[in-house]
Amino acid sequence: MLQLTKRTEYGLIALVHLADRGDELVSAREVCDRFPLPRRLVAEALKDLARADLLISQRGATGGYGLARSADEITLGQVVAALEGRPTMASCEALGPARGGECEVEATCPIRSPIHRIRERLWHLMERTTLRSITEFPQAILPSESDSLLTREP
Amino acid sequence: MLQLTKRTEYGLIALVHLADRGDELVSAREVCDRFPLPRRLVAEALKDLARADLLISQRGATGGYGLARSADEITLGQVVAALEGRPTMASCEALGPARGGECEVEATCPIRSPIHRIRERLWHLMERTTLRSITEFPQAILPSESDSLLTREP
DNA sequence: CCCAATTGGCACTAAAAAGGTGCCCTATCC
DNA sequence: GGATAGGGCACCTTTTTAGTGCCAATTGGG
Repeated sequence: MLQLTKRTEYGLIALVHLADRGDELVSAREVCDRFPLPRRLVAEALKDLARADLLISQRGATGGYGLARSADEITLGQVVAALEGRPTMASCEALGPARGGECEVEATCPIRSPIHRIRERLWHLMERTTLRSITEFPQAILPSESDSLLTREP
Repeated sequence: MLQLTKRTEYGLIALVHLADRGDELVSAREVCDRFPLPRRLVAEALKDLARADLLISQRGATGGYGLARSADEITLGQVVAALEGRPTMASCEALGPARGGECEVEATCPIRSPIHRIRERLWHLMERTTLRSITEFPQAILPSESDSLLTREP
């Protein structure tokens, strides 16, 4: 199914909140006070983001999380990759280079390249979308023409 | 997870094969003779495609399936919509307009619009990709510049 | 007319992924 | 030392996906 996992959604919401709070350390608890999300899973997502070096974490009584770099330098693609892996689209892509990336249909698979291509473009779309662009237009319903408002052109 | 279902993959492979066979009626059996796929699921996918009016079906001894219109007029988006529904990306999008499309995070959800936007562009990408473009370049590894080779610009 | 091959529909099982929770440990500030 | 934070592990539940079986309806050919 072409849908992000809850884990990714929770991570994104938390990231937006962290970005709003600037340099303060924000705990998982605070995120869940602000949004009605299951605390345990938010913590899980934040932990993964920290492990992927998108966040810094501080343990202890006044600990929490903070952005590891500016919101301009954190992309949707990085977040998705950290929380659920890069999109695969076709099942043969998920096999990885271990088996040489061959699908069951082998060398005769007629849809592989075109699907790869769509995936590639989706991926670029995510890599161009920064956390800042998400925080700046959180609720706006934008006309579909103004692409540049939400994405950074290469 | 951002991945197409097997059902969609099987349907696409079958469609490509049908397109190659021109106006002949092709049975699910023939598709599975050509590609090592589970016959039952291929039949399931073909049935759904017929129900969505992408294919015409003929019962009986010499029956089978054929494209309901030219390969130029069948898009990846139509196929995906028929076999697994349109992409939703965020979970609140899957709720549909029944609940007013509101997510659990309600009106304060900070990621809804940006995610909607990515979904919209992925969808347009799929709608612009025709079955013909898939059959014409089944295996080619194309440079990322030549978008127009695989997609039909609006 | 009967048989073989086909689509169509329903129900069911099995496997995989996602969602969610509990427990305990370690670290840190007060 | 106590309270509060993240880190790691195991576990359970639910949902989705994948796959199979069975039988009815249809149609062409011997």
